[in-house]
Amino acid sequence: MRTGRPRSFCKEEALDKAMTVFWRQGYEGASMADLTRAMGINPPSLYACFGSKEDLFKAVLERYDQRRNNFMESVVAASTVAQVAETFLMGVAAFASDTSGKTPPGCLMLQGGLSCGDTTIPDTLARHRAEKEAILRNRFEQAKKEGELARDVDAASLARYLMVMSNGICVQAAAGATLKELREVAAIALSNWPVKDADPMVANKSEKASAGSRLVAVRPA
Amino acid sequence: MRTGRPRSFCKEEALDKAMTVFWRQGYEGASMADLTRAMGINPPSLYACFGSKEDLFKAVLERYDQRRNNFMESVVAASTVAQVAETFLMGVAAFASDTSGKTPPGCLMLQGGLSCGDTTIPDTLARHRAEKEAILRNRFEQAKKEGELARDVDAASLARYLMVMSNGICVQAAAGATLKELREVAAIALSNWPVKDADPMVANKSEKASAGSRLVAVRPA
DNA sequence: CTATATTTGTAACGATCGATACAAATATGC
DNA sequence: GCATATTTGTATCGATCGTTACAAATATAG
Repeated sequence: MRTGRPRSFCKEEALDKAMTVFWRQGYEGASMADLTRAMGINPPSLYACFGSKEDLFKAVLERYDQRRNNFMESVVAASTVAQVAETFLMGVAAFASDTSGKTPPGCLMLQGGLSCGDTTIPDTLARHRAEKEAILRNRFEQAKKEGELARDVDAASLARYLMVMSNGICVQAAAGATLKELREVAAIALSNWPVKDADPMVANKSEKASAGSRLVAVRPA
Repeated sequence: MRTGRPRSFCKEEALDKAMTVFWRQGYEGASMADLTRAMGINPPSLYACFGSKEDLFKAVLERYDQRRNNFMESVVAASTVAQVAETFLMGVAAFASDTSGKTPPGCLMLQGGLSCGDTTIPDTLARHRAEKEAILRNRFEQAKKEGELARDVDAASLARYLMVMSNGICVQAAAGATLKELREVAAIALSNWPVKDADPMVANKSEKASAGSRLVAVRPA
């Protein structure tokens, strides 16, 4: 067994405590004093366990990213692109506006640090966000291969559109928007979402105007 | 005339220099050393002229907000709601991805500080963003009164949808998205534009609308 | 038991933070 | 000219920043 005095705190719980601090105050706004107080440990314990403030943030981000990737997996598992979009946006709306108190509203990948004195944190976060966008893009490209989406559909733009909505929703959530408000916004984005595999959607779908808002996709042929 | 040694720098130019620093590095990421260096003045001159770091940021934000409000005026001056949406989103895309070098990409109202150790800056920025949303909402409510929009259309949701898109676009721009990419996203959002009842403008905005027909009064009759 | 290994809490490190004291410099008012 | 008013540059303030030295505390290995 491992020798020496045993650690008196749970590493995962400490990371979760640190996560809420970074989430609420951003990377630069979260001081080591804030973090150690929230984590219930002293500075030497923190440094011995996590290395540095930036390393701690990276560890927190990794933990956060894992959960977000779990979510993305469930999103792309949907059987149609419309369901992918709905699962994604409605999930983000629910997640970002969660007021259970366990996590702050919004998204760590934005509130962690959109801009900093040093750009490494914003860049890192942007890379993580781009990763999520790539997951959506791959899903849409696959849908094109399978014929669900027309060949002239731009999978990259579609994925970027969803990420723009997601980031925008998270910004609103961080500013106090309610779940109801965010779901309304998501519903607008999802209304008339292109689903017909034979239709070039982005180009000319405005006048088709299917009656009412069509939130659930039609299954592909 | 005013007595005493005259100021050796231009207040407006100094504010613009400070703006780019806050914009790029955020409120907390911008140190007074960064600011004074960029502004080309010494700390006592800065404090004598602007009061404090927070006061300086407020002054910068006021200057920024003025320009954004000018933009919003041109947006709501469009003669149809669809044109309002297009002018807004395309304008934001162009503005946020501007790489002329005069300003950083993105939007100061986001990069200034989405999260901070102290919440006053995020709250202030959120209030300013909400103000832009209110301008859009008022424009849409007026369109309902004038009959352009059906009575069951939710003006608030529509305005929120555009702000979500705007904020999302700015996040993407801050991460390096190009104008082309952002215009594609904006185009998707505009193609999803949910005009419920007879509206001729969404389907064919290439037609430039009815040229110079309707005088637009921002104020309700 | 002793020796070794690791964590703990206390206390403080140098660097940087936002903000100022002070006197020289430069204008106006008389 | 002199008195007054304001800005300037230098030099620095106390507070806080992220980080660490150090020794007491607590585990295992023998």
